[in-house]
Amino acid sequence: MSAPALRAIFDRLLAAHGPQGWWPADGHFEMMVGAVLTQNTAWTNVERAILRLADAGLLEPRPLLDAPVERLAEAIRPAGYFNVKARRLQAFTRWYIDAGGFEPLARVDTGTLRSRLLAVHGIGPETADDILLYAFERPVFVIDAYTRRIIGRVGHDVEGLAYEALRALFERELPADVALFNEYHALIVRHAKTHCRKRPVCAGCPLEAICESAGTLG
DNA sequence: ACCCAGGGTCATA
DNA sequence: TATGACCATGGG
Repeated sequence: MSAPALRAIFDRLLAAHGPQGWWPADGHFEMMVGAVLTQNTAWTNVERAILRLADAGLLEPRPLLDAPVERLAEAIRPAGYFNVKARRLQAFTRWYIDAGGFEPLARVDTGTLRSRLLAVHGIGPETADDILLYAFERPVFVIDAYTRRIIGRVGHDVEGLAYEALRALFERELPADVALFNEYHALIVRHAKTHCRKRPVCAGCPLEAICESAGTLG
């Protein structure tokens, strides 16, 4: 997978879908809360949950942490997995408050910050990288199932590549540019909503010209 | 009715 | 290390 190939994908996605303006959140803490809530969950459901958190006065670190976990779970109910996510949100918020909030963390180097995020219960690789890129504005490329699927469609074998290997590939081939990584991941998610979903669907797909499955699958 | 969504943890082999 | 079970709502 070469740098020009990754550029070509990005250029076509941007031309087709336009800038996505991620991450949709009011402030860093809300962004991080959203990252946990959106785990394996449609964003529309996350939006409802965030509105309910705001209505309940729980969309700030101290209130969220101090609330009974049952009350927090009820507030985020529309996001699904609400019992699991309520615990994860409090685990994360405890870590966040203990660290002194955003400003002290913003001074930690990216590698250390990533390790510290991954040590928090409920924060895995993708959620950690979402937070690093979209809240702390570090040049970390977020990998998800869509990334594998789309890169696979263009004819590159990334089936066996582990998360870290695929992330290393993107970060090696592309310049360490926060704005680029921000837009690229957002475009991949945006693209997946309307393309490359079932199997074929390549009719009218902006990647059609460079999609190897265009002839065989549809 | 079935499938999937802007994943991660935990138990098991 | 590599699977499988589990978590749960809402839209197509």
